[in-house]
Amino acid sequence: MKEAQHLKNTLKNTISSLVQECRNMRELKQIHTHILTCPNLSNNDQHFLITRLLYFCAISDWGSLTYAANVFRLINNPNTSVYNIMIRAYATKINGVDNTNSSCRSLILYKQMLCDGIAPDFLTFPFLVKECTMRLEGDTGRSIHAHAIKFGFDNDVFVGNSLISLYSVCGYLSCARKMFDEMSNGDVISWNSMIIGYLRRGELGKALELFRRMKKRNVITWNSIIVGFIQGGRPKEALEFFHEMQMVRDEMVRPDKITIASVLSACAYLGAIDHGKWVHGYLRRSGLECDVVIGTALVDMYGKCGCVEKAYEVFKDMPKRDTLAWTAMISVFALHGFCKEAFDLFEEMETLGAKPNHVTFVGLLSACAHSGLVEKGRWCFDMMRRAYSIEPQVYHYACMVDALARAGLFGEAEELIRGMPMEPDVFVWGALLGGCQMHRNVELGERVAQHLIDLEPLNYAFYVNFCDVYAKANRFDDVKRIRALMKEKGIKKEVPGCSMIEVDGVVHEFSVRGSPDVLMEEVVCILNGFSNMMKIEGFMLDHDRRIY
DNA sequence: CTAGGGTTAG
Repeated sequence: MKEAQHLKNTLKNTISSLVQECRNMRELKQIHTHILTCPNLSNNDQHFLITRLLYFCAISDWGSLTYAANVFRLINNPNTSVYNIMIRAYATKINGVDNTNSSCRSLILYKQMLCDGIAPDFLTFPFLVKECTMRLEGDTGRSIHAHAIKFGFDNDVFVGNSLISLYSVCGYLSCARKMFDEMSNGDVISWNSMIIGYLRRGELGKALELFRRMKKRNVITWNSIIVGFIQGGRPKEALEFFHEMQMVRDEMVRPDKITIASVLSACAYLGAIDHGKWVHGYLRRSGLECDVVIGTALVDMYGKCGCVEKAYEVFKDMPKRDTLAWTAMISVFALHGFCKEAFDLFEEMETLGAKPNHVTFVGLLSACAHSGLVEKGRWCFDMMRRAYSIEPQVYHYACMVDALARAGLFGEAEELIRGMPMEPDVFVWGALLGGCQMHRNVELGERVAQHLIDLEPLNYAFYVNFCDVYAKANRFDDVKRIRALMKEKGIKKEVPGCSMIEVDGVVHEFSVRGSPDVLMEEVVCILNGFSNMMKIEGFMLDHDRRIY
């Protein structure tokens, strides 16, 4: 008798391991059949094995949510765990049975669960909350929160953390903060989620305040702060945090691939080539794998820092290149006016079978615009649709208008804008206005500038452009009129424009108002020297001595 | 079971 029980247990355990080691659906279906037809399994064992099979089928990458749904349907009395598996599967797999937005399957299942009289447990709520988070359903999330309170799981740290994340993703920051403050058992994840919530909304100060108050930070805390500052337009501080991060002696805060990729993008924004090179060296020393993401970030960093050759060197050494990598290199060529190189690379990309995307064509079109190759631009604009079925987006039109307007082809540019299937944005009009200024087309420039101001009445730059149009036509009464209008509307520059450059590893900021650590007289002197050299070389200079 | 990443036009 005991012997038989032992054998049955062995059978159950063997099948269980088979399910666990299964790596494809064909095998899993065979095992499923076996479980259903095996005469030596008790009902309990069968139920256990089906649950296990359901788990792998629903959760793992090789599984099938469709099949899992069928398995689930045939389970007689699903218990909490069975429901949890399905709710989790629906909440984590966006492209499940139905990738239409027809319904929130996991929420429907939850309702069904309650109707069946099955109580949810501490695992049910994080899944449900995640579903709401992904769908940006803040209000549904609130009802789930209410249910969590009703069933007594609102004090669970996992439930609390998912709720903080839900509220901060959906923009309910005060709800997130309330949850955060009320949690007695908050952990590093609670703090990170709250910080990320503030960063997402651009409240860097509040994020920083929490960051400073944290006792224990991990690599995600640091990465979030670094990325938050980059995206908040403060890449210099991002680099400072990276520096501070390296002072921390803790296994939990060793920079990882995400840190490296983010810091490289900060260097790219700043033109901080020395920092960038140092990070490149750090990457090699660290033993971190230089994957396609980091490779792309390196290409972009070197490119934006002006080292086209170095960017190309990194690019050529990449063992694998995806669309993004090709696009980054093409854009680097475009940025520096290497139109031929950009198109040669595009050809190579095609031959090697990588698929260009809409951004690739932004690169190619801007290469044409920057090089004054209108005809090539027209051809490219046409090709992207015909040969690649990529419908031109508003930013493709902006590139094309840029190319046409620089060439002074205003009629064609306006015609293109009129024919746009979408509403032209400020970049499209801005490109047209740029051309008007270049070619002193006051009549059109006036109209376009007025239109831009109508679109964004508070944008300081458009008023300045408007003044420029008149100034170049010596219509100073009109300049005065616009200036008065600005004063009347209270249009002021929010933050003085500034640019940054790294010299010998130090990032200097400077603006027209000057800079504490840059000698402006020297800068102006050198710039004038360049202007003169370019004049001699035959570059065009306009009346304001601006070079274009 | 809960938290984080790279490319583009102006």
